[in-house]
Amino acid sequence: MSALEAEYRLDYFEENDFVRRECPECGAHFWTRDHDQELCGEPPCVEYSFIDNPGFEGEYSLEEMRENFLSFFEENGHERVDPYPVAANRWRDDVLLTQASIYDFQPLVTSGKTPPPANPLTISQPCIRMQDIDNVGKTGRHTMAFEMMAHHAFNTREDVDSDEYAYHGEVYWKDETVEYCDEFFTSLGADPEEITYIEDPWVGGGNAGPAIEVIYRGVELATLVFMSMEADPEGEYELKDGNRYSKMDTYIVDTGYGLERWTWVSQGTPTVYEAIYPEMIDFLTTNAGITHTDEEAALLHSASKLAGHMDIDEAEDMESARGEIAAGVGVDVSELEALMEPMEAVYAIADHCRTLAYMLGDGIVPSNVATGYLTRMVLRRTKRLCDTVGVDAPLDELVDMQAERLGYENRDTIRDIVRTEVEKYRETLERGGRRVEQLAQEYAERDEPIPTEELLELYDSHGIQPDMVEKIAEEVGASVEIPDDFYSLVAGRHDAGEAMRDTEERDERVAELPDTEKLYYEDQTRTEFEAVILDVIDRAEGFDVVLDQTMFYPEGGGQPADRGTISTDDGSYAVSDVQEDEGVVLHRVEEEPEKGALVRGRVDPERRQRLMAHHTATHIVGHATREVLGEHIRQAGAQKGVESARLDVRHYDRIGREQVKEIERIANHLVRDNVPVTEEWPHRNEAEAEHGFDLYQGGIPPGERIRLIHVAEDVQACGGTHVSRTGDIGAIKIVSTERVQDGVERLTFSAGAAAIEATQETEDALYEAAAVLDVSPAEVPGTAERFFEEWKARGKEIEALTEELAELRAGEGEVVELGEATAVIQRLDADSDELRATANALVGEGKVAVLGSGADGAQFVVAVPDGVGINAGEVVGTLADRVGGGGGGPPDFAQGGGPDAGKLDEALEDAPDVLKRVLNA
RNA sequence: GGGCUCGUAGAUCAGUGGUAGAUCGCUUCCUUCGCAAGGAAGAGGCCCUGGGUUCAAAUCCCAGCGAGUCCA
Repeated sequence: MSALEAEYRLDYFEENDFVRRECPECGAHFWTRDHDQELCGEPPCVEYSFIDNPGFEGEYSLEEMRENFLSFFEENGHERVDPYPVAANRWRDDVLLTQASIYDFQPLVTSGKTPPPANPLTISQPCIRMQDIDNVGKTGRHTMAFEMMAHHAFNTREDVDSDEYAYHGEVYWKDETVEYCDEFFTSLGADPEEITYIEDPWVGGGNAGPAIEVIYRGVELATLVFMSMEADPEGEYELKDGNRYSKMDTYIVDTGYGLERWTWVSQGTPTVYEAIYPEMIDFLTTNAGITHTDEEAALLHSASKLAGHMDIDEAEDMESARGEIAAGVGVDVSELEALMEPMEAVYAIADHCRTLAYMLGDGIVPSNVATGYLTRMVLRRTKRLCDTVGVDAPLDELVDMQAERLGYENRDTIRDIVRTEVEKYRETLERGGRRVEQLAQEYAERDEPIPTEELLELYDSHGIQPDMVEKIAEEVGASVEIPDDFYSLVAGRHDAGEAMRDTEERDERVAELPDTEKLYYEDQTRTEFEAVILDVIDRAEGFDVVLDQTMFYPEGGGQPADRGTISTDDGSYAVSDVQEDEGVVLHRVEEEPEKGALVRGRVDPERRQRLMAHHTATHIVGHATREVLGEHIRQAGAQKGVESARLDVRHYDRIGREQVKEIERIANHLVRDNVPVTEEWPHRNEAEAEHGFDLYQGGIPPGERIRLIHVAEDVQACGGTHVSRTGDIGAIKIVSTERVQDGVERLTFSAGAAAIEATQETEDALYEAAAVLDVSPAEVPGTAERFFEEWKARGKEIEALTEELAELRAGEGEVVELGEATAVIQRLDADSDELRATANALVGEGKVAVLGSGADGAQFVVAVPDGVGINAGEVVGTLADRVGGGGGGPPDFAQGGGPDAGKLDEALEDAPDVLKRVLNA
């Protein structure tokens, strides 16, 4: 029994003659106008009834249905809001991708800290659900990319203070929401008797509330969620997840109408894909040369229809249901599979291309982390699908077809990224293919199967799917066994070492203090101020001073804290660090000043100036980088300093030297233009409407008003301190670029005086090199190259001379006759190369060589010609032992030595005896 | 953010602490009217960089740089 039963007793249901029923199959409670209805109306209790039997008066395309929905709610008092990016990690750090329209407003709006862009509002939000990736194309109804059409209303209880939350009062609640739903259905010509409202309380992410599933002709077309509770151990409601919840001050209408499903129902096609991607499917089937006879087409149609009637929720269900379907349409399973599989691939390609268009269009750059990695996975999967089904159109063209349809303006960049990625993938496959081939050959020769361990490494370290290994291995004749739990074995390699997250508890004493007034926003060039000490907190190291107002900038937004002094009548205190704790600024000093004292604060002006210059320069470099590399450039992190600053940007390639120069040119041009740097505090909704999401390069601040910094055309939400005109920066010098991750480039640069210092450092290195070579700086590259070439030539010459010398020396040593063999024992103080060469020369003459050198410790080389029964390694071992070392090597050529050069001669004198002893031993 | 793998000739890669290797490509010659092919000879290596261990490091250890890949 639902704990929320009373929540569903709506006046609207009462007034419109609805009845509440319990489904005898699944036990769900539902509301309907049809007094004879018994079942809940949803699979598995009932089957789809809209296939080949469209549910509305007209057929709609995706675009038409979207417009229909948005304008319906617009006419009903809702403001239309532009969709948010699919990369939800741009405004929240708990998820990567946008999976529902409500994601757009979490957590700042739903918690009441920030007002919604409009209230009530309607939106059609593109979403991506990676969880469904295996089902796409197969089940007939799953897509990875979809649009969630929605209307939202944000309410607060009347009895809370009107200024406690960013919105106040009730806009509308349950009755109106259901009424809108009913009306939207009837506006499309649907029969209200066929609509079922199922009670299905919703729980998720610490929030909960009553919710209603809206079913029409067997398919769920909308979910109406009434978010109104939060997790609370003391709460009065216990919900289906076993936790207790209590009512919140805010309550939010969160609806979701699946655009694809509505479009599908309006057309009544066997699968959702045919309804939403008709042109793309035509293009792909033609391109891949897939043709069907009328008979085959009819077969496919009825097979898909049959599948549609079943409750197929997973690709696996599909596979097991195939037999049943084949029997249903009266053909062989294999015949059916041969027909369906290429079409499933085509459906998936269409869907994946749309997913990619969303991801890349919203500025995600493929990489090996986060959303970038997901994008890369989808892209590679799509490419594989294209290859297996025989689509030979370039992938960038396919993605572009979707990007065009979705109205993206950065289509050239999207294509460029796709091309780069496809090329990278091709290289990976080529590299991997060679590797597998080699490995497979090795195991084929030994007649062993390729072990699982190798498969794991191939996948984990080299990105080669096991089935690809199988294919290649087959060609070479090696066997492979892929364990069923392969992917969990992979997971096992990634030891889940949960990192400890230290949660800092807020100091209660600080919490009671009023927010510090921030003077640094009033005049960023002033460095002196007066204030009163409100409190002094004893810390493990020093004291934190809280003032009523301050000029000191606390560390934040990648800008380090100011330093300086605060002075009272009793003395002066050096401020070594400044931090902010929810509005209260803490000044770290070593000695304890008196609470309540009047102080004069003085910020280190030189440091502040340099930090401001670097901060403004960071905006300028970001702007210049975007101009040079493209609109997709987005900040991935930044850190400002006194000597230099760094800016990490997302980009799909390395930044070349020419591009660095161009960025530097544009940045410095902006500096020379000496444009004013201005700030404003607009309402966030106006700011977003005017500048879009790119405002938030360094994260999203809460609150109704946000601070914007303008530098020429560049606008960013930013809390840092800035110079007043770009000319104050003086100059910007990019010192280095590095690839900090795949898809993230780090630009390190210096501004102002630091720029000159950085340039001087580089020049010093050049001048020093020039002085060493005794040439002018301009001649350094040429000279260095010449020296390097000459050095290499000389090395070769030495090698040749060493060999010549060795031949000449070869006769100089003491000759010892050992029966049929002759040995030469010789001391020559030279390096090991020379010893080796001499030994080789002696062996060339058919003699055993025993050579010793005292040039660097004691070294031996012993070489034995073919057919002489002496183990060189053994000889060296014995000799080296005498000089306190060791040695060894193959029987015909051994080396060794030791530190005690004084015993070298002694050892060599014993050599004849050693030789005789080991001869034929 | 974490794990794993790899850096050796122009390219692709072998290499087990003990003399730096193969295949393709390149140069020259032979064969040919010429080309392809074939035959012969040859050139081409700071073995990524810097430390450490060792008598001895391409090889083992550490750090850095560069590249690839899997996971969250």
